[in-house]
Amino acid sequence: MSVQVDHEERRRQIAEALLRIADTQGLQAASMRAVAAEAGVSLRLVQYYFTTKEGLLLDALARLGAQLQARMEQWISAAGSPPTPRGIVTAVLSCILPTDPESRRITRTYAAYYTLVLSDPEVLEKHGARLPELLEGFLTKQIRAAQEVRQIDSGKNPEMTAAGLLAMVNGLGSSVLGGQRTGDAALAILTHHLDELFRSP
Amino acid sequence: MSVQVDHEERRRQIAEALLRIADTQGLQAASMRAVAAEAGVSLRLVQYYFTTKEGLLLDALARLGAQLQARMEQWISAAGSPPTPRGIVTAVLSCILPTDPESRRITRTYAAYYTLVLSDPEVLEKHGARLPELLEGFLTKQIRAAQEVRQIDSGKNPEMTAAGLLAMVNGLGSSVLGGQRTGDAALAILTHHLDELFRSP
DNA sequence: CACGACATGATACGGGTGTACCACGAGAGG
DNA sequence: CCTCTCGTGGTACACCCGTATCATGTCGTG
Repeated sequence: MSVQVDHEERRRQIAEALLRIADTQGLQAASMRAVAAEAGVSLRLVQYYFTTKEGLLLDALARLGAQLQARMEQWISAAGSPPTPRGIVTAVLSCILPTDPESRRITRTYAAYYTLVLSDPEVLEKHGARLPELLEGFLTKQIRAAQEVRQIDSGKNPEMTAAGLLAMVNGLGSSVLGGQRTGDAALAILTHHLDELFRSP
Repeated sequence: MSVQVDHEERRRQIAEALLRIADTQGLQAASMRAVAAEAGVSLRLVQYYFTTKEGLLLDALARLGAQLQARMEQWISAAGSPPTPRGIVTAVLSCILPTDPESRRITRTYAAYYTLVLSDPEVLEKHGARLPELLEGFLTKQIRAAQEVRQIDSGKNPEMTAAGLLAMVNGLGSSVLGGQRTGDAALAILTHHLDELFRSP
């Protein structure tokens, strides 16, 4: 070993600088130089730890996904024990909604990446973890479980209900980010729909 | 009058070139030069008709909004006469979903603008017409009307139902654009939820 | 003590960006 | 007939981008 500064720590520092810029100014403002300045290192270092910009972008995206996943697990465990299907579904969905600073940050940063994916879909393939699919499957299972204990009308299609709910939360998040309504208003709308859903027929 | 070429026609030609690029390659690829090339005119002309890039962006956005509005009116009138609330709601919502080439184009281009708004919210103020608010109000009225003729459970809150529906369509559109599911699958999900909504209790 | 791998700094390069400037044809108004 | 304004072309400017190159410092290991 030589000087051996902690590589992982440096990479984290730089990637989080990228995420901070993506959050506050959008991804198009996240140039290598800007990231270097934000992280308080030289341009050369950014190049050194992430040879190419695409590498940096992908690494930061993976970290963002991990942050969101951690947040969701935290919210689920905070939903009380023993966990009820309704509690879990509510926790997962409302934790995605940009209501507090952290979820605002995560949502906004994800939105910044979304455009990137639209203009360059191959980014998506290089980024292994397909979080939305997993989430949708997870929600589907919870809804099915709720149906079995008669908390949700069993006439509803679980897959479609889960997909619709997730899409709705997504859309609500977009409207909050776009300044069309507040996070609390979005949460109220979500809650209203969950109330309708979890209603013994 | 002098040579007097048709200004409006030229502006339209250029703005639509911008929209075409925003659709196929994203807004960040829509440089003045690229727009000029796409429109088949010189860079100088783009500058001449739209002094600044922001002007071009805003003008094109207004045209895009008009296109969407025209499409919606067309779909509504195609929903049959006399129009039923359910027909109108279905028409409005499904016409936004990216199922055919035109709606794919419109949705994708709107998505391209969305990021722009996120990173620079003042664009939104300069762009007068706030289409989503209008749409939401319109949907709310339709839902209320459906409640009065007992086609929708009157226990539901019309504003929140409309907002949720719109957000869901928005989110479904995003997932289609992101390649997560097909337009038809999204339409099926929407239809399933409309079936649940329009069900005499 | 010396060598070599690792870590970092400074700077250069080619290209793309929005905007500004200058020149020139053509038709209208005096 | 002259002149002036409108429409248009070409090109230059200053800046920012991602990446590459060269140089240097710093330490563990032989």
